[in-house]
Amino acid sequence: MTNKIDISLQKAQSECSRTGLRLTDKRCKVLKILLQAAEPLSAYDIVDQFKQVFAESLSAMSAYRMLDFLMQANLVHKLETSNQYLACSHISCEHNHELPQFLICDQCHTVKEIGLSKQLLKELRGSIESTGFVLSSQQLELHGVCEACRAKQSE
Amino acid sequence: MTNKIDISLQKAQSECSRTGLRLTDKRCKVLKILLQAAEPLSAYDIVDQFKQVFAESLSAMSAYRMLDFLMQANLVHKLETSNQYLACSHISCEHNHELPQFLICDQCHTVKEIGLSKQLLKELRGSIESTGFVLSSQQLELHGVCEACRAKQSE
DNA sequence: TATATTATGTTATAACATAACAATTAGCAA
DNA sequence: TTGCTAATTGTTATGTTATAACATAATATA
Repeated sequence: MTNKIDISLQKAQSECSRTGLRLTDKRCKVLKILLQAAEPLSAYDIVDQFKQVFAESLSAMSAYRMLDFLMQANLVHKLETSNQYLACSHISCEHNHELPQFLICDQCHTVKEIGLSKQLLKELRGSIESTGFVLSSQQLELHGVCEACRAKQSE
Repeated sequence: MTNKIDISLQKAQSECSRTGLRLTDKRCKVLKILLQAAEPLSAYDIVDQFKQVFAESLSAMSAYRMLDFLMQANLVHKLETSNQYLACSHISCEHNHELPQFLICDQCHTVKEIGLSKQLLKELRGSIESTGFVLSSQQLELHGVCEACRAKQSE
């Protein structure tokens, strides 16, 4: 039984070899930890889990380097507003990897990676670029409360 | 000659007394440093400038507490993507203080505090809330290159 | 196989932020 | 005014996030 994580890992591996990137054993393990995580993890969280899960050491320095690699390969995103990392939720699908928008629940800390409509993003971009400013990234991080947590509250 | 900074400080002072907040001497000095700064400053930048400008000590701990106060009073914003602080650009005007959107130039590090159109924000909010997620903040931080830096590049 | 490049290990330290408790100051009621 | 309370600031220690600098190991390829 091949689950979603394994499929993502395979896809990541094949995509990397296609583009000449080296998804080494340790990099792959870091990705696996992020794929298995229910929430975004800090770099030091990853170090801890790495040791636990694989009984193998990983220095913080190495973790940061591996995260940098995985981000360049578009396999991992960084949440700049919380200094945490998460696997791209579109590794296993055929989607084009556009810049992500994240909805971050400030109560349960889960994150939903969404794709806002092209139209809306275009308007946003247009509105901003009318000021003379050229966007380099359209990654958005929006904080709030997710549906599940709201449901819990109103019980 | 009363300049914009003094006007802002007076306005901040009167707004605080009106709402029962205490804009103490040190808090006021921290605000002044941010008003005078051309760029957003880190907490430790503020500590350094405080010592230089006022020949008075300020611990990092105190700086963080004063920044917290100033943020609660809506006089200062924090850029979560760069861990820096800046004075609200609407202190001296009569505007309602709505949640800000920032355009951050990754080259010269200047920041422009803009107000996107109500309509666009409404669409954005609507599009997000259709997923069941309720936004708690609509502060946006958008990275790119400002007009001045682009002009310099194309010379 | 030699060698150049890339990846990882290791140590130290910079940069950002908060906890915990003490001392001081301001606000206010008796 | 005095004494009480709450808010502010001081102080020290420590936690958290991130990078610099240089050494060693693994890999690619000429």
